Amino acid sequence: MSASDSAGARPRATTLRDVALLAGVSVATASKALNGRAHVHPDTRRRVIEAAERISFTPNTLAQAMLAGQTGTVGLLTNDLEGRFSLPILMGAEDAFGAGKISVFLCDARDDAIREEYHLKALLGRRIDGLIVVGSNTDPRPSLGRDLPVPVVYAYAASTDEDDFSVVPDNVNAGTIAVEHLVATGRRRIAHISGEAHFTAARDRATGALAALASAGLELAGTTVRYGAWTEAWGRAAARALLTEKIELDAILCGSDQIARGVLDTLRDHGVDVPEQIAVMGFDNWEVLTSGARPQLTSVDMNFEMLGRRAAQRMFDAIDGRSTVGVELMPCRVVVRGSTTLEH
Amino acid sequence: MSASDSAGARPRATTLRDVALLAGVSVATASKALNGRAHVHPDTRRRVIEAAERISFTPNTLAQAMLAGQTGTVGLLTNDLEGRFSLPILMGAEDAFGAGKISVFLCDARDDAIREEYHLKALLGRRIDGLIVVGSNTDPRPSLGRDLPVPVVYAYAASTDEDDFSVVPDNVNAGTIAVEHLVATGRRRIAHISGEAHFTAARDRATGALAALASAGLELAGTTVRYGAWTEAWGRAAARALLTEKIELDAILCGSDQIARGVLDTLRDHGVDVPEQIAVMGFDNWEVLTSGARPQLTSVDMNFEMLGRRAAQRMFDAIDGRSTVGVELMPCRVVVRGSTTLEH
DNA sequence: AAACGTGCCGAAACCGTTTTCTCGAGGCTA
DNA sequence: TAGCCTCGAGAAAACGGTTTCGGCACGTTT
Repeated sequence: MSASDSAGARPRATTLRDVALLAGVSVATASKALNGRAHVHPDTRRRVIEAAERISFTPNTLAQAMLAGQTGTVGLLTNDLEGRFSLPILMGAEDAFGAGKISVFLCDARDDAIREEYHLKALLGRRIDGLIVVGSNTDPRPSLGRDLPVPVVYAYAASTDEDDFSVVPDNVNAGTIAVEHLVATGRRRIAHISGEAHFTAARDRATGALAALASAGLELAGTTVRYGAWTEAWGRAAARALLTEKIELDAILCGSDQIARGVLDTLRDHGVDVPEQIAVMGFDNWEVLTSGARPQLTSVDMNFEMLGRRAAQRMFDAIDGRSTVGVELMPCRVVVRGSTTLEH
Repeated sequence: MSASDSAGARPRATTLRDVALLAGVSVATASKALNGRAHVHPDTRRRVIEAAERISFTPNTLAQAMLAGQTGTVGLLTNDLEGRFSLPILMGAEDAFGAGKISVFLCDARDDAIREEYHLKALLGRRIDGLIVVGSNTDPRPSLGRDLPVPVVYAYAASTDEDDFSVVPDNVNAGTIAVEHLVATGRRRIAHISGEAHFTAARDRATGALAALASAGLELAGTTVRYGAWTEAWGRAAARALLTEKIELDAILCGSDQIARGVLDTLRDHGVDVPEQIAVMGFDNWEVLTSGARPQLTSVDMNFEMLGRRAAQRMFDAIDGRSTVGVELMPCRVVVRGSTTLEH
């Protein structure tokens, strides 16, 4: 790196006045010419457009926003430190808004209420048109309040206030379709190892799984759901326990991909074939975990991008005055890989 | 979810005029009172402040920005789809800017030049004060151009234009400190399994590793660097090859944590003790991979947050007219865990 | 030739804030 | 009492656009 200043004269951003001057017209005419308004002579319009291109004029969105009362920006207030949820949601939102028509302010509150308050203030000062709040996990989180000047959509984690609007993954459904997939591949003795019991996501997935088992006339193998931690280590330990208890099994449904990786390791250590003897399945479809597994891991995808698109749509509706209250559940989908079927 | 509209009367954002009216003063006085300017009677100031709080007045940052010519916003143009790099960099930048004083527009160009151009236009229209560009990998990327109206800092991936300013992880140094750590724990026969050879990161890390070996008077075990893919599967295959070739080893340095996970799996399958017989080490310090490994994986952390802070500092300097050109290399650090030493 | 319509352009107001300038009231001194 | 200073407050301009409105120069009709 060679240090030096003297970069000096950075070109100032050009204004409509510059364009008008160059084209020899008034700013009013320049504005109309560039925006395709009527009552401008074709020759004049051409001159203005050429002038604008020559000095690479970019209209000041701030000035436009002040007139319109709309800024074309939305806030994305996240508490997800790793971007596991917020980045896909951002992408979904960008897609829904229609590329470039809307820009997104991303703020990371790091699960700290003070920081959240601070960022909220900054966002409101910048007159965002709407706000998407992403939680750090699926447990309901406190509302930002009812009388904010912009519509708020809570994504991934619902608001505790029923009069807010939230869109979250349907974890009950996720548990159900997971079991349905296992049953469809011929499994009958299914155990469930999950994460920390105080997480709503863990309990909801278990609820859905148990319901699906009941519908199929089956019972949970290993008697109860084995709650523990969201870690590979817990997956290994819990799988060891299942094996030493000599519980008859042909499938293990795991509360997360990490747990599933641990389970796979233990099964391999004990010489159990996957998926021939026991099928293994996770939740989250975290690519770095699923694709490296032996065999590759079947998992339930939480559809974060779809969640983001939906949140964005709902925000648009709310901006247009069509708001909704309550919690909307988004369906999940099973991504089948080699850990549950030989065909992959 | 209960659908309904009628949310109706969302409170309009309040303006300084509202405050002034309520306090019975002019907007000029209200402004001075709230901003701590002189020539305002203490009683008047108090009245204004109370009025502002009562209607929870938040100044319109856009209007302030138009006057000041500075928006207090920066753009973060990323091509990193998973947020592995951009999120920590965002956090580092937020820290460096001093909480809340600056807001960040995050745009994801998804490695698409068209989309990048589009977002750039949108950001410039919003009159950002500066721009940080994050690449999708450490290979140099094309410049956005020299005559932009704002300072640009390239982070993670350098610009190909030497007159731009870039701040990137020092991968050569990363390779060096990795080998130094292995040597310090008594290893002498070190092999290196890495990712795709056409990645600068892979070659740089190898360069640093070989240099450190030479300094220690050692040679690479297994003759050459084994390039392949950034996957666990490649790690497993390459490790199998090393074992079947019966190469004498006491450490394997892996080009990424994913490769290292694969290597660990193969060693375990073959009954090789880690770290007693062979130490294993990765790069990236990706927590989800390192903490679940058996044993937990020693890895080189790329210091993304520090990279972000540095990029932000440099942008500040450039905004203030003190700009720099060239590529600045940021040091990395070894995070020691159980895969290289028994003490962890 | 007067009345009228039409096409094109510019002046001015507006958005919300900050800053500069002006002005009046009151207290003080000579 | 005249002159001066200070303090407090408001009017106005500015930022960069968009939109409304008025006006000018034509050409057409009676």
